[in-house]
This record gives sequence, structure tokens and C-alpha cells, in this order.
Amino acid sequence: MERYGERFLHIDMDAFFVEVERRRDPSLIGKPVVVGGLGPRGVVASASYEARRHGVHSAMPIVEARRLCPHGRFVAPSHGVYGEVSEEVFAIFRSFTPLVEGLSVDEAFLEISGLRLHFATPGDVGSALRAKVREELGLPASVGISAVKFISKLASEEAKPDGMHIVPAGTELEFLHPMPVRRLWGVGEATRVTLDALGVATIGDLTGVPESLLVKRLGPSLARHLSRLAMGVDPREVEPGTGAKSISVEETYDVDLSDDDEIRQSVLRLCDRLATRLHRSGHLGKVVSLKVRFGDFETVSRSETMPTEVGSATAIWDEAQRLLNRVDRRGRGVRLLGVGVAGLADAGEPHQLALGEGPREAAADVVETVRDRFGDDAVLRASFIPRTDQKRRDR
DNA sequence: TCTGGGGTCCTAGGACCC
DNA sequence: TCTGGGGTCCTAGGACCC
Repeated sequence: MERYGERFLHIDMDAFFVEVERRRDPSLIGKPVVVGGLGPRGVVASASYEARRHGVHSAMPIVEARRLCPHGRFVAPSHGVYGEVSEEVFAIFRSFTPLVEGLSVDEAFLEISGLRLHFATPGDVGSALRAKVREELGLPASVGISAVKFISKLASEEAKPDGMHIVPAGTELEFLHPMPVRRLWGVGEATRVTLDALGVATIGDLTGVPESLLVKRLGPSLARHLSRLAMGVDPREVEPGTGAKSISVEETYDVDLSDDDEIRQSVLRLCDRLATRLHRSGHLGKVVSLKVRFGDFETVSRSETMPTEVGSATAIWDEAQRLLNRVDRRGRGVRLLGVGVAGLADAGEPHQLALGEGPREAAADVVETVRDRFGDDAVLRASFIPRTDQKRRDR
């Protein structure tokens, strides 16, 4: 029993997108590889460790990555493929225990105390898990293990790349307190600046600040959360599978949009994509939202709760137009548009026409099938076709 | 060097109801 | 005419995560 004090295992795939690309194209192995948007406004989604040595890191503008690493191989992301590989990765996680909580496509917590009959120590679980992922999928992963949930995540970071780090029960604070406070889950750049003003640099420093002062500066929720974490207290358990709460699509344009018709058509296109994703996931949504980012990077959103759930492109588009009319762009160009749906509910049987539904829904199904095969832009609405072309056709 | 795309959660103000 | 407190929902914005 004692030996299984460390019951939280965090596993994180190393440079996941890069490693998947290397599986598809072995010429990328051993080279600095950067996966990210290749357009003028692209950013780095994943960088190989070779590229990181040149200072490249995720979220960095791709143009800067090219400057830092001109001899690197730059690859556009294939999110569909990563999703498929992610499912294989998670299948392996679940072959060890059903108590798997996914944090993203490439990262999960596992509660492993139930494996004590199969593995002598938590470290044996970690080794076996890493080996299985490596053997079956050819992908490297790092593992952190601890008696405290959030500390296992910090431990897996410590283990990277391609390693394992165990924090023995009872030694959590020695591990935790010297670390920069920025490493805590929930401390981003804004909170780091606030804490810095309080003289807090390390996680240990945080334990010296009265909680009342933290509440004043950070709000009650975050203050309480961080105070407890700094003391190595984290009551959270591993919580498997809570489904998605919202679905959205957005696009940043290479050049700001300034024509109203072009903006409207772009929103319509997004509504189409959103409806397709919604349908595939078998959901309807109650709250429709629109997001607009201007050339000056100011970002506004408008949302509305519908009287009943919606899912079709036309219903979302009807609402998106109203939301768009409520945005005053004051002559500014539009850098990004996004459409989303929240308040998700089960759509019921997919591909089953409900009473009152007709040809329009059937047509939507056909469109979706074609898009599945040929890509999202294989079928366009008539209104997407430039007017001159329409006239020509009419003659 | 100008800053992606997909999410989650929190805060705060106002509406509305009791 | 002035004035409650609590609860919940809605909307907008922002911080944060990968």
C-alpha cells in the first residue's frame, strides 16, 4: 500500500505534431522541424527539440521561427491526422485503466492505484505505459508520477523529453517550492506580473503571502486555488470523460477584410463549417456566438441564447447575421472571424430525418458526404460564387 | 517578431423574479 | 416615494491551457 502512495500519473506526448509528421515522412527524423501555419500570420504549433535549440517555441510567429531556424523543415499541420493518432494513443492509456482524464489531444491524467496487483510500483506502470506507446505507435512520451494530481503534471514536464520523473510521497514541497510560480497551472503572464509586484517569484514565495492579500489582487477563486497548490494541496481526483461544452470555428485572414460583402460571405462559410462539425459530433447548441478581431487586434464577441437548440447552417447563419449587425467596426479591417455554439445537447439519431424536416436537411447530408471526401471547400453555396460568374451562367 | 485555432473557466453588471 | 436581499440567467470580456 505504502508503495502506491503515488497514484497520479500524468503522460504527455513529446512534440506530438512533429513526431506524427515524422512517422508520415521519415526524412524529417533528426532534423529541426516546425509544424505551424505557413501563411504570413501563422504561428508555431509544435517544434522539434532540434528546432527548440535555436530558440523556436510554440505560439511564436512562424516568420520569426524561420529567421531563427532558416534551415528548418516547416510543415503545415494536419489536425485530422493528429486526431486519429490521438485516438490510438488514448486507446493505449485506457488499456491500462478506465480512469483516464484527457487534457488535450496529447496529454492525460491516469489514476493508477487500481494497478497495484499488476505492477509492483507506480514507476513500473509508467515504464510499461511509455514502452507500449513507443512500441505500438512509434511515439515518445514523458511521464510524471506523484501522490498529488497537479504535481504529477509538473513532474512530466521535468521528465521531458522522453523520460519519467517520480516525486516520492512526502517530498512534494522540496520539489515544488524552488520552481518559478509561472509553472503553476492557472498562472499565465498576467497573473505572473501581479504576483511579481507582490514579490512572489517562486512557488515557495507564495506560501508567505496572506491569502487575504491574494484575494484582493487575484479574486477569491484563483487566490484560494493557488494558495492550496503552493502548499502541495490538491483535492482533485481524476475525472474521466466530460464531453465538449462548446464547438467553434474561426479563421485569421492573410489580409484584413474590409468589404462588407466579403465579411458576410466569410461568416457564412464559417457557419457551414460549424454546422458540419456540429452534425458530425451529434450535437445541437442553444447559444450562438460570433467573434470579430479587428486589424488593431481588438476582439469583440456577440452571443445570443436561442429559444430552441439549433444545428443547421441556415439556422446558425440567420443568427450570425443578426450578431454581425450588432458589431460596429468603425471602418476597421477585420483580421479574424469566428462562429461558435455552446450549451450543447444531443442531436439524437444522426442522419435520421425528423418529422417536418425535408429536402434541405437531406441536401445538407449530401453536402457533408462530399466534404468528407473532398474537403470543406469542395461544395460552395451559390452565394459564394462571384456575381459576375453568376451572370455569365444566367446567360 | 506582430500575435493560430480550439477549448475551459472566472468575473462583473444588469435583468428579472421572489 | 424610497428601498431589501438572494438567486439565477444572460452577455461581454479576459485569463489561461495546449
